[in-house]
Amino acid sequence: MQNKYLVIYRQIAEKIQDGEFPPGEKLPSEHELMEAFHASRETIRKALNQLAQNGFIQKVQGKGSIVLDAAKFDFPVSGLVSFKELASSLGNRHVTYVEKLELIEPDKNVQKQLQALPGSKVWKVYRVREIDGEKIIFDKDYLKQMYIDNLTEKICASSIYEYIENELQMKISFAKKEIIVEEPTEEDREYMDLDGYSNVVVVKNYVYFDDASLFQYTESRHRPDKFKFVDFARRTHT
Amino acid sequence: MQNKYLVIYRQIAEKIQDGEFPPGEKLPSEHELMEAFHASRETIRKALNQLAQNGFIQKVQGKGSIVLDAAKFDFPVSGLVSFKELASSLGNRHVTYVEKLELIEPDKNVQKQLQALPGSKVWKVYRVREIDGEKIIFDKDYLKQMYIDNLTEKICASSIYEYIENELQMKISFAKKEIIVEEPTEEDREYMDLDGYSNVVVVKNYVYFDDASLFQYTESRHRPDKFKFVDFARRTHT
DNA sequence: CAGTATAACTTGTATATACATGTCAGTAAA
DNA sequence: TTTACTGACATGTATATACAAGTTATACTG
Repeated sequence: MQNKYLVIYRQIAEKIQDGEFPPGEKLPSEHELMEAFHASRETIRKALNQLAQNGFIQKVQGKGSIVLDAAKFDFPVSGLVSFKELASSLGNRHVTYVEKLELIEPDKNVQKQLQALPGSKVWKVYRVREIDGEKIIFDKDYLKQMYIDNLTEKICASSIYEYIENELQMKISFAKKEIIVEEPTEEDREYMDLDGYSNVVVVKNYVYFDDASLFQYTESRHRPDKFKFVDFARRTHT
Repeated sequence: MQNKYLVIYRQIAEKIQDGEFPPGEKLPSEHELMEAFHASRETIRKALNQLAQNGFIQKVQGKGSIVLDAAKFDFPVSGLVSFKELASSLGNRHVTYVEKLELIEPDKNVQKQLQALPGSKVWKVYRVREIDGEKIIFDKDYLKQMYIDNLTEKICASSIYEYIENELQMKISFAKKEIIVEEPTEEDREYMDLDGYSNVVVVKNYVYFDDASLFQYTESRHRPDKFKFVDFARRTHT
């Protein structure tokens, strides 16, 4: 038993998702939660702040914590999730094809994106995601070999993140994302079922470890009709 | 002088943006910041946690707080900002045209999106944003009259958010966003300079007040070549 | 010299206390 | 009846203390 406030966070989050605390209703007061979880008020407040941050509740001074409609979890590209984690909530009709797996010396563009040292090598992985029989997503990953020694097709077909976190025991921490719309490249047309579509949605991802070191640059290229990005944003009053 | 930890947050954030604390470097330790700001450690930590949440720094246990490259602020659609706030960082060649401003009884779709009571009225606002002489963004806003009594063309041309927060003294707090790609409608082609483009990027926004009441539904429709969405996401280890 | 142990310093977690501020219902006064 | 006040209760902020855990440099030991 460790990280008391995270345990409390998860338990309340679970109850919200199970409908035990329905949207629109109020959570028990901090005082009541203190007794229920045998914790101090600050610890309860840490858990509640996490819930607020992730869009589960809205805190109102003097009133209480209102449960929000967590429809957010439709399609959580918003957070930092791997395709495998995501796909598990999408049903079972999805396949991943590893089209390319090479250890390369990066060209200037990739070198710049990854802030890679000259001479250092980079894993280049192409993966295509097929859902309901259609090739809809084309992921181009570049990972620094410096952090990931060995990479097999099996790992790529399953989940690179899982391998990094479970096998290598490294903690993926945060990412900068950028979403733009482009015209399809030759590669896009080769690997995806693009038919007549004249655009692809490109999600560029710069992924960092715990210690703020950049280890991955990814372009996730989506067919526009199947793309959806959901976000929860709080206004920062400056 | 109030909200000590927010004051500290803003001061450090400013120093990071000014380059006084350059990316890659470490922030002073919590102990040093305590002395510098005459605050307790918990207060400093609240400020630092805000900075971490917003992508300014990465905290590493045992080491310190590393300043991140805040290129995030290129185009902060990620947060919850109005076009006016956003545009001020884009230079001066932008114009807003208020194409429509009506008080309507919402149709079923809008009624559902806003969870509006039957019989209640809703402001319908169409605005077109022109940048560098091109009509690039088409905003369709629906606001509950229940919260916003009076709305003029002047307010719409300037900033509805500014009016709500400064004049009406209500606090806009959070939003749920959804980004998808659609084929242009007749309206899109009428109001925007779409030329040959066969897609528009649609950002759907559900905007809430402080007390978790929904007051606005917006569709912000962008020409794909000018659209860019930047986000900072932390991985939540469940 | 190499390796290890330790001490100093860093951030992380948990608790307790005090007071400020916002909400709301019930009571007393006009 | 209406208004104003007050007290109970909710969350917000600021502080202090204690210990846990990760990092790093130093000093010690073989």
